[in-house]
Amino acid sequence: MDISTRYDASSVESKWYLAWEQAGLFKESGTPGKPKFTITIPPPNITGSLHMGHSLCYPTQDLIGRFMRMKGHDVLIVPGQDHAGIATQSVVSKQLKAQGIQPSELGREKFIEKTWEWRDVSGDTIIKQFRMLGCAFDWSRSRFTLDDEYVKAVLTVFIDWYEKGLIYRGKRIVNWDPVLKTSVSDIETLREDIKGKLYHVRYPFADGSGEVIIATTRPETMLGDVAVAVHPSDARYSDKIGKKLILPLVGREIPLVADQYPDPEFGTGAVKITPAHDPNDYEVGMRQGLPMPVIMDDSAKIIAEGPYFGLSRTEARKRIVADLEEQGFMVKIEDHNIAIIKSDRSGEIIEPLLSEQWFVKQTELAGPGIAAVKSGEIKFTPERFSKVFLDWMENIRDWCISRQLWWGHRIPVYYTEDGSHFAALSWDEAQAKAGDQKIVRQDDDVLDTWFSSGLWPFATLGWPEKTTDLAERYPTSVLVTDRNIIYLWVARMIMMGIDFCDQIPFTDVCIHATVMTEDGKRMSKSLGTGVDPTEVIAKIGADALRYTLLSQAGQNQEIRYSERRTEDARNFCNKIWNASRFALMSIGEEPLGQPGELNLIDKWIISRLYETEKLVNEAYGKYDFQQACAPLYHFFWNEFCDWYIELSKSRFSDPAERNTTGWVLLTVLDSFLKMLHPVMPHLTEEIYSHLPIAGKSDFIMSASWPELPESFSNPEAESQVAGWFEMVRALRALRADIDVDPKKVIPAAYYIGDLRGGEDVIKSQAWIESLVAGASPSSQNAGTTIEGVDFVLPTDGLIDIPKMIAKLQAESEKMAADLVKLEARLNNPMFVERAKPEVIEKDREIAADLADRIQKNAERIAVLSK
RNA sequence: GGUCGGUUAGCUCAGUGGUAGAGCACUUCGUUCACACCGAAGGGGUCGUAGGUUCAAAUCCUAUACCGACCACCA
Repeated sequence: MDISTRYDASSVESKWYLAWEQAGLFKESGTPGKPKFTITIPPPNITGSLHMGHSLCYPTQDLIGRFMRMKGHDVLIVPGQDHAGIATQSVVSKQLKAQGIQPSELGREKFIEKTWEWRDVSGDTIIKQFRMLGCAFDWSRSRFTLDDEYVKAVLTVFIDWYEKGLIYRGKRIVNWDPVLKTSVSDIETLREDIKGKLYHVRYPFADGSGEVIIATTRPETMLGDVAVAVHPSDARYSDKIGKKLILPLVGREIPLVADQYPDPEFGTGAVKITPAHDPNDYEVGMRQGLPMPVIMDDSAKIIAEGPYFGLSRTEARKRIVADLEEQGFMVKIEDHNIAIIKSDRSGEIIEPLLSEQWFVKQTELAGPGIAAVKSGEIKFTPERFSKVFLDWMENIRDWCISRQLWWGHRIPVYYTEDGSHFAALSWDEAQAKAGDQKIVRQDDDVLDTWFSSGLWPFATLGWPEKTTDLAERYPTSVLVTDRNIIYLWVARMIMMGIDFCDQIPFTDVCIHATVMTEDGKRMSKSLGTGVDPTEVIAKIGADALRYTLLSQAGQNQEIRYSERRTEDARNFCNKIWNASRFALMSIGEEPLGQPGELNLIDKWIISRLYETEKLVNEAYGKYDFQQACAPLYHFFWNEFCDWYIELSKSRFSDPAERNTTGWVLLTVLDSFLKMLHPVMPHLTEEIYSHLPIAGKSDFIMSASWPELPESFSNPEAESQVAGWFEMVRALRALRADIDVDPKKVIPAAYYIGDLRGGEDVIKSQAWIESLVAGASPSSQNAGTTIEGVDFVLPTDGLIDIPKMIAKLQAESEKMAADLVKLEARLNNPMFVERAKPEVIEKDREIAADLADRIQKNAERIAVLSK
């Protein structure tokens, strides 16, 4: 083993990653009889590069996989990538434009060619970066959502739903992104409140009998107005319904109609109706049978004939407002908070636009998914997310799946001359379905990216073929992801999985926390608040980064990343490294023989190991990694290093103790490394490779989880040794009180009481030459009482008496206050009557101890004051 | 407007009914003998606020304030 006192992650990590891969450990073992454990990872976008969120998400899956592998499962983690329609198309478009090439001039086929080229060159950067994190995924099975087999799965799903009537074509108001020039689904949009204006505009009656004042936040849409609506119960307008109004600036006549939609309380109670550019107005338009003129093109420029033709939305608004004011139609303009909808991808304000799109009916697909979560067949962790899921599923709306893009799965619908259409795997198949009618074109749109990623758990296992993988590994075990895509992805996988495989796609959904900056902001490249994980790995290693994030991941919804925390993780790695160096240097390279009789310290650490394993095992099992890391850290640093190793030092020079001490040290280290391995795979593998244990596994990665016998548990040893340590701590504190340097050996300490077999431990750990029973011969002493034992250190006149007295008095005051509280409770008859007997007993013991120590302190003060 | 989180030591966070915990920071001390990315000792909190339940509340209930996330068609 390297003799460096600093753990050097960089040389260790890549070495072991390659060794594991060469040994085939990332692949399923295929061992008959082993239970299968399967994860299909959330496929990152080909445009992605590693960020802190990934550094939590993918190591989480790796951790679970490594844990389950050690627990005897046949683990398979299938990686892959998502073609990410909108994201990729915009990245490639930008690059082409930078080269002076207009995508529109390039044409569809050339553009797709270019995109594939780009994907081949730089599209799998992120997958390579997952390797740096130590992720044990089976790269030979990596899938891409545009692979031939995957495409077939996507088209098969589409055709099936199309033929069942679950997919339909319809003119609806969709969220139109005027920059990307495509529709996006509701969940791909963001809502934002901004300060806007509310414009009050007069619409005169055609017959000159007055006017109606409407309020609008978007005056430019008046070019598409087809009516003004009022509530039927609104007395202000009841006698005027059906009359015609003149649309200002345009001059067109539009009716005043009655509809349930307007709220009489808001504004004037009259609403202008623009069915093609507002979802609510569209509903009114449908109910009232109104025309629905579209007044903007795909880039949100005005296409209505007239003076505003060709203007952008914002330009048109300015001009229309000015014209309305100039011509006296504007009544007033008020400040008003308005909710706008932005495109998640481009950040552009969405234009609600009436257009022809493909939709999937959702209600009947949602039912079985809701049932699966309600019955507990699918379990969310943390549990609270099942409510989030159910709320959305129970109010689900139809899903717009067509996107006006080139990069993606082209919708497999083929049209004949007369406009009838057929869904088919190919043009030829469509022609066959069409019979005598001639197929003339394929639909131009592609499918929403989430339509294809919704098939991920089963399409990656070979569906629609009836593969062995599918039979053995579906449903998969756990899905680990971010809460942001519960609707976009998790819900879709559940619905699609149940519909096409008749079974849920996974039994567990583990929603991990979001990694934020140190001050709680979103990590974002564009804001410059992101931290590049590859740089952190270069500095402190993947294991330390994994520990940094995983040790903070539990039920919380947020993790704040800070460099300071990475130092803790690095220090922990270093501590493990050095403690292991000590163990190996002390034990030597040859495997040890059978241990002799274990002493109480041995039994204590082994019992602590046993308790730690129980906690860690349980915490991993419920995806609470914080709860696993804390006991691992505490056990290793504060129990194993601070006490066991310190106590082992003298034992290694004693031939009678050497073998047993070494055996215990190795047993504990071996189990500890295995328990830590899922979090820190490389460091644990490196140290494990040096452990002189006969017949150990080739790799810690393929070793079994430590199954510790119940005989390791020893509460008596634990409490007895804990008592010794209390005495040591009290003596050390006493030494500090009289200003004796740490570790400088004091010749003698005197005691009255029962040391309970702890003499040797106390002497060596409190750095005292000899412990003498009885009173101190010296006249000047410092004393303390702990665990019922009075300890006295002779001070030979070196003591600062006033300081010592002050110290004792402060201590006594604190104890007296505690005692008062305790006695008040013990004197309360209700407490004595109703509290659990063990609680009362414990309180009595503490009270007696306090009283004793206060008494002893008083005596000491009296002596010192003389 | 609705739902769900959070509010505990200077900072970041554990802690689901029985005398408040960790890491870091801070103070004092310590250089051969695994580790200064270390060791020893110490200071520091009326657990957001107000009520309630209970012998006993950081912990359970109710209300409220602030922070955050998500959902929601008011022109």
